[in-house]
Amino acid sequence: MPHSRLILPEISKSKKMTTQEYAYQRLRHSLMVGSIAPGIPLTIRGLAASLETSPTPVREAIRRLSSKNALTILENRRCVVPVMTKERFAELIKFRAATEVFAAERALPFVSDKLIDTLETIDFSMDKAVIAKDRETLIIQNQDFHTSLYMANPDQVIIPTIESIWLQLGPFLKIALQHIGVFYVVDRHKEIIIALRSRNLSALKQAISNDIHDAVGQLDEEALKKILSS
Amino acid sequence: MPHSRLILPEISKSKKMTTQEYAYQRLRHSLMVGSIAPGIPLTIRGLAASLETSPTPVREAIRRLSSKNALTILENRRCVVPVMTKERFAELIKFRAATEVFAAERALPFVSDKLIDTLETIDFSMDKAVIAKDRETLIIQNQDFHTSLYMANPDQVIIPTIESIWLQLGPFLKIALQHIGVFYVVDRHKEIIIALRSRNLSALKQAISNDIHDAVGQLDEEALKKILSS
DNA sequence: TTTTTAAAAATGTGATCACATTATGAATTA
DNA sequence: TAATTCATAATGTGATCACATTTTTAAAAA
Repeated sequence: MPHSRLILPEISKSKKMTTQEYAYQRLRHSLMVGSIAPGIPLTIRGLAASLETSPTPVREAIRRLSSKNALTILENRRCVVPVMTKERFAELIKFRAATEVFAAERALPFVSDKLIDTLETIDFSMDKAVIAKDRETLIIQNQDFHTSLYMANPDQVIIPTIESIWLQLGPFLKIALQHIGVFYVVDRHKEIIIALRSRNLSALKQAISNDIHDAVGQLDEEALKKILSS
Repeated sequence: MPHSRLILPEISKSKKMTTQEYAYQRLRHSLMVGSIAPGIPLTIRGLAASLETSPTPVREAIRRLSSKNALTILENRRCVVPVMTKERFAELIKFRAATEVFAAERALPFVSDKLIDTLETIDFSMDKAVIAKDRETLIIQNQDFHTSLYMANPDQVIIPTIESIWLQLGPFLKIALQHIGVFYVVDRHKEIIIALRSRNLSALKQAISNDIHDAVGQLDEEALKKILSS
């Protein structure tokens, strides 16, 4: 199994950030934007070399990510990004929709006009990323948009679950975006914002569900095949 | 902050189990059955002493459990079982019900008569634990019951989420069970089994939702206070 | 040539240590 | 007496190493 040093997208590192936290965040980001191929064994020392650190922080980061189902520790103790099946993909999308619709419902009573303005700002930024065909930024901003909405509820307990789902879908989002183009994202967010302005729960739920299912509905057989063979 | 060595319930350890896995499973079990008080700082070296191991496996176990929201790493880097608020408790229960109802729905098409027999066997064992007032066994068997049902779906993606919710509620289940007695558990499981035998989805969802909400509905103000102050 | 075996290399795990950070206790100051 | 400062102790973090386990490679056997 020959493999060269893995290239992981860089993230910013603050003064106070421990090495462990940096390793975790950088790996997390890499998974979110699909930079690590599923099924290829990752080694602790290899990742440590990529991150220019000793193995200890990498080990702890791997444990954190495995508990979020973003990485899988195989029976032979090797660490991989989990491979995907068609059925599992379908279950994840269904679960994602149910979870995010639930999160939005729990958040709606706490949504302020100011927050809606913020969401609109994020959405405008996303329009720019679309034009610039900056897929990585778009993925992260999309998450900002949704997270900002759901976290309106101060006792929101669902964010870790949603994050876990995103992490599991991340390796496959890249391919999905390549096939669809990226215009669907903008339309649904604007519908979400309209529903929020009028505090219309049922329209909100519909828009979010459509936002999520649009991504899948437009995938042809070829794209799904590519996702499953990646 | 004086503290003595924490007593953690024992679990069995197989030959192949790594020390890290043992530490993780034992801590996980301790959290599930409410053996660790919320808010009290846990130290790596303290837990390592309790588990009779070096700190490394404990550190990795803590990382895993923090990603499952069972433990919280505070700003000062101390590790605690998260304290509970009334609102957060309510959100967790709502989320738990939504999640488990969804899981049951995703599993129902895969449920066999043989599985229902298995669930019935687990339920009989739970009857025995009720009579023996063995709360710890009851908690674990209750989980077996639900997990067995949901995992009928071979592509079930929800189990880690449900596990995370159980881990978050675990420290407070002990108190809840002390206040309610334990008889409600048996009744709803029998309703679940009846719904399964007739493959009645709406009855199944109702029984599961009731199973979960019964636990809370019967808690008086005194019990909730105790949960929040524990 | 293919299969099996053994050795070497790679990789994960647990232990230990030094250092960085945080908490605690004692002494000093207001 | 309460607040502040400083020293000490406790605790988390990262590095390193030896050992256990798994994989790969080379040699031997069929």
